[in-house]
Amino acid sequence: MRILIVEDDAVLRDGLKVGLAISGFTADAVESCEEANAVLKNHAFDALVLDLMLPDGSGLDVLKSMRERRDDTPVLLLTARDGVADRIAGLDTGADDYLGKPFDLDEVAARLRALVRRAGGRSRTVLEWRHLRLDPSAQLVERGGEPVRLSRREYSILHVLMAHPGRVLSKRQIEEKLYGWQEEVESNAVEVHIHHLRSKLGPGLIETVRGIGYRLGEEA
Amino acid sequence: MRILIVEDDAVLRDGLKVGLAISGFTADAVESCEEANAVLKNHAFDALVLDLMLPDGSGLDVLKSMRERRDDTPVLLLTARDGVADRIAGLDTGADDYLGKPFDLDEVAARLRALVRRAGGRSRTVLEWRHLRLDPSAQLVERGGEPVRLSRREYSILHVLMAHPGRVLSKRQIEEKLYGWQEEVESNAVEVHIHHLRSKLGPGLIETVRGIGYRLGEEA
DNA sequence: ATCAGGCTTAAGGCAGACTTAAGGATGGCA
DNA sequence: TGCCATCCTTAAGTCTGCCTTAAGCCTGAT
Repeated sequence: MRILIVEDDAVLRDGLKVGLAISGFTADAVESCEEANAVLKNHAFDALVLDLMLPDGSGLDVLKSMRERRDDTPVLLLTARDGVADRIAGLDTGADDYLGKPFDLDEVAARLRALVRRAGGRSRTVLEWRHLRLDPSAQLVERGGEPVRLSRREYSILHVLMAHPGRVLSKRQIEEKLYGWQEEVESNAVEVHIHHLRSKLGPGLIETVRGIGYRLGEEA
Repeated sequence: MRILIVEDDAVLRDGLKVGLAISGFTADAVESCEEANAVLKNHAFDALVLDLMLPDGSGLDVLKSMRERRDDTPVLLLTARDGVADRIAGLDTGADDYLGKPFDLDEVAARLRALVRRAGGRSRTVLEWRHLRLDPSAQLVERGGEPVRLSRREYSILHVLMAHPGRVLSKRQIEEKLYGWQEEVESNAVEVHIHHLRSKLGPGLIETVRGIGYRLGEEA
């Protein structure tokens, strides 16, 4: 899950980035409206954490221009402690949620999970497919009731696949969900993780579509 | 816009009902889990405002049983002022949003608008013809409900044909869809792929128009 | 009957995927 | 701080399935 943080305060920004990473997200960060606009035009994120007060303008303007170009990426606004007016304005501009400062990192993560889930048209957090269960809030995977130990990368890949069961995802798409800008990968890492996933989950689950990518297959 | 309010406190309940009515919603109200469950099974609402603390149980249980029966109606939770744990649990159970008490009526309305807007609209572009189904997002082809394994080229050819059922496409046109500029082909590759397609999909589907090209035939 | 276009089949090459292993990074723990 | 376990990336080698090519056969049209 790829998140963009727009926040000028360095302490908050880094805190968010690390906190979200612990919760299993991949977070990139920028610190101004201008940067945010530039980046958003070229990259897709699963969600946005957007501060309202930025050095070169209001986060609302970023939000507004996103919505004007039909970018429906879910947005979580960060507002002042009691800015009710801001919040209402934000929601009506097209924000999906807000959080007053100071905030709890776990709560940010939970709200992001809810946003992403809702954007995907799902109402349940727990993903299920065949005899697999994946619980994002606990970062837990079960296979037929038995817990399976997955590393972070393995978990992330399975998460992406289970979010779109049946759909083919290219290695490129998977990489984009796993890696931020500073950590682009130049190898067959995804293939290797897929290999490990298969050996842990059993065969017949993750199908290869040659030349295209991977998907969770329809049947045994 | 039809809203169901689940709230045991009479003052709050009536306040919400009136407030939402002013904002243009039509609100119904019940005051217990039991009533809520009964009503929800028989009526569809555009959204739900759900208190967590109810006389006969937790709103979370109402929420959970809704989601279990695949009721995806958007839910706005009402929680205690600082019940962070409740909120996280709520979101992860499948709530779409929450609001801490005390709340601002305008804000409730704004959040409901946002929820309902989010819940609407999503579509897919699946091609269908006779008993064939081709789903571009899944790169998946079904024949009478049974998935068919096609290679990349085969899939591409079928895709082009199904995009224009009944229309005759020349080998030249098909090649143009399959190959980039650098990789022109000097052989009967298309014929070979058509052959494989016919053997996988069964006869009578892809017609040859001698000297012209191929098409999906009109009838059996 | 002839011929051009289409069909069928098989083989070879190759790109993409799999497997395995090693080395480095990271984080926990003493 | 230093050690250990775990995980991640890289890279090299192997494997596999797809695609193209080509050759010969079939079929419909003239």
